[in-house]
Amino acid sequence: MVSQRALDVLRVIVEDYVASREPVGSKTIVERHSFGVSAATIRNDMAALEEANLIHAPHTSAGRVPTDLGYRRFVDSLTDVRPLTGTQISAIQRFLDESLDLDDLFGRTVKLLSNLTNQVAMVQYPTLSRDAVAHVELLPLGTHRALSILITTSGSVDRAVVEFDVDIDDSNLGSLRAQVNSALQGQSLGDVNSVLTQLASTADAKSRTLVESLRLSLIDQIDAQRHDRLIVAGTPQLIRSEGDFSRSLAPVMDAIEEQVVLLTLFDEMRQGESSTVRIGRELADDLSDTSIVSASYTAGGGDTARLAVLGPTRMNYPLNMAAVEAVARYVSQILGDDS
Amino acid sequence: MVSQRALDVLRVIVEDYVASREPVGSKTIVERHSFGVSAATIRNDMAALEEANLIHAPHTSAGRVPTDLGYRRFVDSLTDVRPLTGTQISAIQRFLDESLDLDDLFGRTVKLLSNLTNQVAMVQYPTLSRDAVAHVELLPLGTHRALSILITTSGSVDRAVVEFDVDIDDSNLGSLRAQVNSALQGQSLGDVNSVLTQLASTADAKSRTLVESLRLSLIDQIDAQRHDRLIVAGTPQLIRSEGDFSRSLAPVMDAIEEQVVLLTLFDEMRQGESSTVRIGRELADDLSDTSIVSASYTAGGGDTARLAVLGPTRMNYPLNMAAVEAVARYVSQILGDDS
DNA sequence: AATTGGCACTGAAGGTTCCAGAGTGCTAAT
DNA sequence: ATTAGCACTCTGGAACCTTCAGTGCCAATT
Repeated sequence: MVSQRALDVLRVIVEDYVASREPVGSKTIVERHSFGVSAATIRNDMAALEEANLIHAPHTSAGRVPTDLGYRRFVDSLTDVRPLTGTQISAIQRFLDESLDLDDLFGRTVKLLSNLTNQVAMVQYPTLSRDAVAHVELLPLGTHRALSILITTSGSVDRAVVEFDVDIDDSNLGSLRAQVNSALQGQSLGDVNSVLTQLASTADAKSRTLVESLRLSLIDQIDAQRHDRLIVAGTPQLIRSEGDFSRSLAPVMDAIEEQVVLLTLFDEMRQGESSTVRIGRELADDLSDTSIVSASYTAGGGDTARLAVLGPTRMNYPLNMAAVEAVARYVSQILGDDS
Repeated sequence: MVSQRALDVLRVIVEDYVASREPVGSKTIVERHSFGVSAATIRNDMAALEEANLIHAPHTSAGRVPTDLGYRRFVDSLTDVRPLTGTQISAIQRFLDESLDLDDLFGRTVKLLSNLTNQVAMVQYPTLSRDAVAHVELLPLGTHRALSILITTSGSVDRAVVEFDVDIDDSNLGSLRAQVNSALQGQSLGDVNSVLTQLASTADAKSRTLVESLRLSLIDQIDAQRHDRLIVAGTPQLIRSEGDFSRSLAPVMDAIEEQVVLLTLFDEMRQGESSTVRIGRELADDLSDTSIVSASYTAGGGDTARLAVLGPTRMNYPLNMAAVEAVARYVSQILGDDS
């Protein structure tokens, strides 16, 4: 049975361990915190916590260290997120308000978040599902291929190569571009397929195969245009907290460079509540000493994506959660302004 | 005095040390290489090399390790760069040929280079002075701002936010888009400024201020789209060779993340010959254990930029030089094709 | 003059032992 | 339920030793 006091003990273990990187013993606890009970009592509580797999002793005669589960319990028990100080908030605002465009905003956001937390920071590009087609550009690539560039009303841009069955020249391509644009402009991404099918059926034989090829390529592109980019800053911070990783940092850096694991993770989280913490093994087996604190932001028009910080499980969760949430809120606000 | 044989000794010291990470002693040298002289003679040569500051003993009774200067001498004495194998070459070609556009090509290039060398790889974006405008898209953002998207014939895409002094609506924007596109299509990026100035002067008063705002934004955009970006891959490799860095990896990762130091370095090198190696302190004081092997490539139209690998001074220079040069040559070739 | 064998010397790396200290678990008393 | 007391365990560091690779130098050799 884990008493209320035992949970308080867990809390100070997490806090002290995060602050000092030293396993925390019963004696230090009674010295530094006024529990009004003796060390032996604390020891009993610690035995219960260990029983419940919330803490763990590196060796027989050392203090205790929180387990992943212990951190989880700690995080879940944080009801009121201590907000950032006023000066911090206004610094955030001043810094982000100067952004020139989306890329710049996100670039600033990750830098900011990384500085605030001393961790690796990431921003996921938003999906813009309500988006409509603004323009389709076609550029020739040799005799039977073209580069198609799809621009949406939210300003996202995506490219793909289209393979045509037949040879094409500039005038083919020009007329295809004109036809397709007049048909698609203003149509929502979801309707692209039907509109182009329609267009193909009414066009003459020659155009038809071109439109068909383009249609297939575009719907692939729209499908693929998920939250598929991540902007990252602060990787050097990882080195600075290297001591907190029992194994090598390499798998962590691999995950950051590959992005795909992290992106699918974000997708999983998207269903959940706005702010989420993933701890150690909850992430993946080879990210055992790693935690991610993330929050979602809205990019005008109800589309959401996530921003996050990543660091060792031994991180300052309250601070990181507060920072991530404050930044997410403010980014949403900026993006809402001009949507 | 450093005899010819002493230089041969330097060569095998570098090679063996790179291969084994162990300081190299006189005995191992005579065992593994047929110098036809005794260990004592090698020791005399090593004394001369140490005198000339080309090698250095970590402690009194250990083998020798090359100094920065030693690596430099070694690299300078490599006359014939051993080319990559035929299968490697054709793998490079196959892999790069599949690229969709510039970004994709560079993305593939860094990955490839990083895999080939097991080091961090970087590609610097080229200036594309001969690039021409394919399309300018304008999307409304509120009442007095728009997102402009510039697509060039090389397939690069760049966004910026334009601030207008006056309120705009969809029809304003539509006519602006039409005017600007018909004026700019096919014009080289260098000419955008003059063409738009021209356009502004002939347009009616209302359009004029819009065109002017857009012009300022576009030239900023084109300016910014110079060699100011670095695409990086393989940072995890750094961890894997952590043992080769005497101090922390943090300054190295900082340099990679900041980019600016590396970019100015590339600019310095640009004047020099095509292939360049910078070793340890030659780079910067806080990159003492780091070397960079780089080569320049041409991006159609005579514009050049650099690609490089970065790793510990204890790296396989011949391999890295060969890889960097082969990739640079092939990237140039691809970019030449469609210029 | 260059090369070589011989040899004493050096310093690092690794192993052993020992000690101190922190922290625990258990038990019996409150 | 809490506590004091105590025996026990394990780590980390210090001190010490041995081994060994490798050196520098010297006198002998070619």
